[in-house]
Amino acid sequence: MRDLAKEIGIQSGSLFHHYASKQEILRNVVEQTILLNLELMKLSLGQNEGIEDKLHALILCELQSILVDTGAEMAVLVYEWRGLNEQNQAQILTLRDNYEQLWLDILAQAYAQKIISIEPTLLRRLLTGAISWTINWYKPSGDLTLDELAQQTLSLALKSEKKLEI
Amino acid sequence: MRDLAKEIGIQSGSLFHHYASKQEILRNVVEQTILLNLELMKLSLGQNEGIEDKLHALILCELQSILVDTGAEMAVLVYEWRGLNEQNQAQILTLRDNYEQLWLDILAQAYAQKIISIEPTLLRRLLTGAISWTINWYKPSGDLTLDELAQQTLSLALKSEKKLEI
Amino acid sequence: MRDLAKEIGIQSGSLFHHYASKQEILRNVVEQTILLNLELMKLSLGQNEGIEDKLHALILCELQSILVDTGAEMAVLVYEWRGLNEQNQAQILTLRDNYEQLWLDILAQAYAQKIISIEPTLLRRLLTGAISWTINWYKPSGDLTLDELAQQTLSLALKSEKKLEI
Amino acid sequence: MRDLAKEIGIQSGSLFHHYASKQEILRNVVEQTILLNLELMKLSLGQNEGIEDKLHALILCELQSILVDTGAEMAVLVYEWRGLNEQNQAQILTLRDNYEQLWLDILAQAYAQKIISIEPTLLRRLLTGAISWTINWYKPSGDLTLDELAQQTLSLALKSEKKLEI
DNA sequence: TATGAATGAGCGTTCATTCAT
DNA sequence: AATGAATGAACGCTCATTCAT
Repeated sequence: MRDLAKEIGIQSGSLFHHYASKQEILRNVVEQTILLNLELMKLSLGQNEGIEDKLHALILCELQSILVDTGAEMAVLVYEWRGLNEQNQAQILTLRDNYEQLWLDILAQAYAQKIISIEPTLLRRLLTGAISWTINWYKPSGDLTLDELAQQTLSLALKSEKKLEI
Repeated sequence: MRDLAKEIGIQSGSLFHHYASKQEILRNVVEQTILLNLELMKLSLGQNEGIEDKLHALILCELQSILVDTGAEMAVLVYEWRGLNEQNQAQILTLRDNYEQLWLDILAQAYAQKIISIEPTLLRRLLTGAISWTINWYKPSGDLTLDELAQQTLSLALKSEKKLEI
Repeated sequence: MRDLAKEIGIQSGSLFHHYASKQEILRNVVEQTILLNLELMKLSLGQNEGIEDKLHALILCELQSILVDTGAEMAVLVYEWRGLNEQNQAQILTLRDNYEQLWLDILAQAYAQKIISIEPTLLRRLLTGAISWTINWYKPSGDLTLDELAQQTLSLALKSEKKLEI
Repeated sequence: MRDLAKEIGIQSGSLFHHYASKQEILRNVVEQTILLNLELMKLSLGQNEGIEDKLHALILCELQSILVDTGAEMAVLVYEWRGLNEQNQAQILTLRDNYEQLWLDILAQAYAQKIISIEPTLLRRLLTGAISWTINWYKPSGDLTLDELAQQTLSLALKSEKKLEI
């Protein structure tokens, strides 16, 4: 809290005029981050047509939010989640469900079209892990571009008919 | 430290008779856990012949260590890693490298045989994320058995020739 | 720290709102004490003319600061000196040098005038010991007044021509 | 206690078979040190004839015990004195008195012979401070030999008839 | 709105001491 | 005589939080 206050340029005690507790700040960060990424994803989905492209868009979006745009906030979301008490977690649940539903809808369509072969809920969980873990190793300065990373992550999920044809 | 001591049934000060610091305890947990899992994996690799089976064995082993055997310790390994200072991290690095090399060797062979199509280092990273994330959602009491989970995770990694043949 | 806080009437944690560490408190005590005594000495030197009188003034001043005015603080200065780390000791060094220079200047003049016969640096060291040790035995309630003590201590330092004349 | 035990080569707990407490060790160190120095002083006094020479011997002896022979123990004696409780201090008192009496006897004779002009008890106290303080500044590797230091310290105490004659 | 002094529980750690073996 | 595990009070310090101003 003191570090946060210093960064803003106020005293730590003053933070409590705006937020009742550290938990509330945390909850707000998580809320705002989910809301922002929800909008970004909807936008990106609207700009892509095919299911495969939409899936690629989701993956790229989530990678960008973790590795570029809102990395720090996403780290909070991914790792400080436990720090929230039940009540605060509940308050976020609806938002989180909306966000996850976006994924599950696309994955369900892909599953129906046999583009993917793993049950959507499970696949989403596996992808969540693969994507969120990138925060621990991905270096933007390295050889792998974000788009290539998204492409490779997508290829994990997909059946590989197309590739075999090549 | 006080909670840990209480769980053991001694006073917090007594812990320091056995370990010089919290860091040393942490380092020992990590070390022992890696060593144990290294042995379990070698054993399991020895009991499987084909590369695909070996890969399945690795995945199952890591899932078991996270979700069953040494879950708490693995959580320390995955999430408390940052808590170790440079010196202690260095002491563990060799062990960790040995462990990862086991994965990379198998993945390299699979890549050479075109069983997988993602470059081994990258694939390992994606799998690390997918597997370690299970700690956040997998419930042993649910429908999905550990072996099924391993099978599905394996299918992520594999090209899908076989499935196409069916 | 807890005792100190209790004496002030606050909680021990509150001390750290005013000072970053125990060392900083220690350093401040030492600094303020030296500064105060420096001023007191300059004042006293200004009120005395002859070298012998000035020397007497210095001795009396130092005795007063140890035995009356700032006894506790001087005890810190004399005995807790080792508790300060290098950096903090360095911060005080200049002040301390100023203080000692006052002594050495007077002693150098006395030496030049052959009022004293021991080399000033050494004599100062011997006097420092003799004076600071008084904290271990002097009782204000006893027969010896502070002024008499100063007089006797002065007589240690002086050649004794005058006394011989008597 | 742990450091002390380590130096001896036993466990810290084992120290308590030989001494009931840290205080007792401290008391023994002080006792033995006083006894040793008492003997050394008696010996040295026996080897010198005139009062002035005897006084010089006492000063040299005490300087040697502080700066050379039993420096560490003397540091304990000088500075850890406060660490002893009343009971332990009382147990040492007789020894300490014997030691001090040696000084006071010589000083009394010197006072009677008008070799010194400060009352013995007070002079002893001033000398105690001057001598014990040397532990904070004297470097054996420097220009000043121990004998010269003793000579200069002696000259503090003495009236300076002789010097005037020169 | 903001300050800044204060709280009080908690942290990792130290240390003289005890005691069963 | 010695071990080594354990104690328990104390240490300097941190930190989310409160509150009078």
